[in-house]
Amino acid sequence: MTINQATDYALRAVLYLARQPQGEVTEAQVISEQEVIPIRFLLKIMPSLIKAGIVKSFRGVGGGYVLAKAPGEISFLDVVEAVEGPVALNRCLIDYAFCSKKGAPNCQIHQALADVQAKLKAELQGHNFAEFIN
Amino acid sequence: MTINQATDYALRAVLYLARQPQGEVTEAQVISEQEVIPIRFLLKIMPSLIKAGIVKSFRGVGGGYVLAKAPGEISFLDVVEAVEGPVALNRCLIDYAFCSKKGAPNCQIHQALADVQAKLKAELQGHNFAEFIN
DNA sequence: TCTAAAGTATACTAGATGGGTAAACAATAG
DNA sequence: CTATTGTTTACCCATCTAGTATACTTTAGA
Ligand code: SF4
Ligand code: SF4
Repeated sequence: MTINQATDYALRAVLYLARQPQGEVTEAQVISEQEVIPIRFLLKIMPSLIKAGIVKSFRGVGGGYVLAKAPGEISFLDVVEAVEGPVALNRCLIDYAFCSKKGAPNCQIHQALADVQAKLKAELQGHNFAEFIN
Repeated sequence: MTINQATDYALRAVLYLARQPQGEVTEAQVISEQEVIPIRFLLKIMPSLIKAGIVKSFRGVGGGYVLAKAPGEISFLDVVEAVEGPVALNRCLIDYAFCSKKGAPNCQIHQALADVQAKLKAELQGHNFAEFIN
């Protein structure tokens, strides 16, 4: 039920970038030091944020990362799903075939969990990174 | 971010018991067959529901399980936490010491996650097993 | 009282996931 | 050209997941 370490690091990294002057490129080393994230692990996580369209990267001398959108347009849900894949309270909510009982569409547990999941995703979507900038 | 298989089985088992005539003792074998749960795995899960005060058990001939409370007094949150322990969106929400950055109390990510978590728990608490009985 | 039928406790396992590290590579500013 | 930056792929070990196996305890009833 918890986000993993990589996701927490990703949230820290995005928040850090959101606080930089708009358009400023920050290298991985700096994010790593400021946010206390093992550099090699951070470097492995960043590409998933890039694929999700949350950050942009530049290689070579003077390279680094910048947000690809305004902080207000990046939600917690975006970051979580970029790193962990779709948020699902139970696997049958992604694929009915998961259920050993095969009652998925009519299962009342399934329906209740789907309801809770929708609310959870809405809550995660309700938090963005603009709310954290002074 | 998902409940595990044991928790899904526990929800099925509690729902099954909730649908039995009140006070009727059901043996593990029957729950296992009806809900398609490996019997030995079910037998391992049940004690956690007992410790949480959700079901009662009887041993020996004619033994089995009964709900310890009315279905309306058992929430999804109760069952989930009985099997998996406290619901936490991030480990720092259980223990500040988890954070490598040590900014926990003032961390805005932490605060946002705490907010989402509170809503999630409220939603899980909002579903009980009375709503599923005809 | 003996026994078969129930649940309990503990230990074990194969495979997947988590949280990284290492090494080779690719792009780019100067 | 070269030093600097990110990318890709492969690897690693510890923990968790989803069970199974074995031995044990309780209890109704013949
Ligand atoms: S029993 Fe219901 S909730 Fe559980 S896996 Fe099957 S459909 Fe999903
Ligand atoms: S950075 Fe914030 S959210 Fe992440 S572990 Fe630390 S306190 Fe928790």
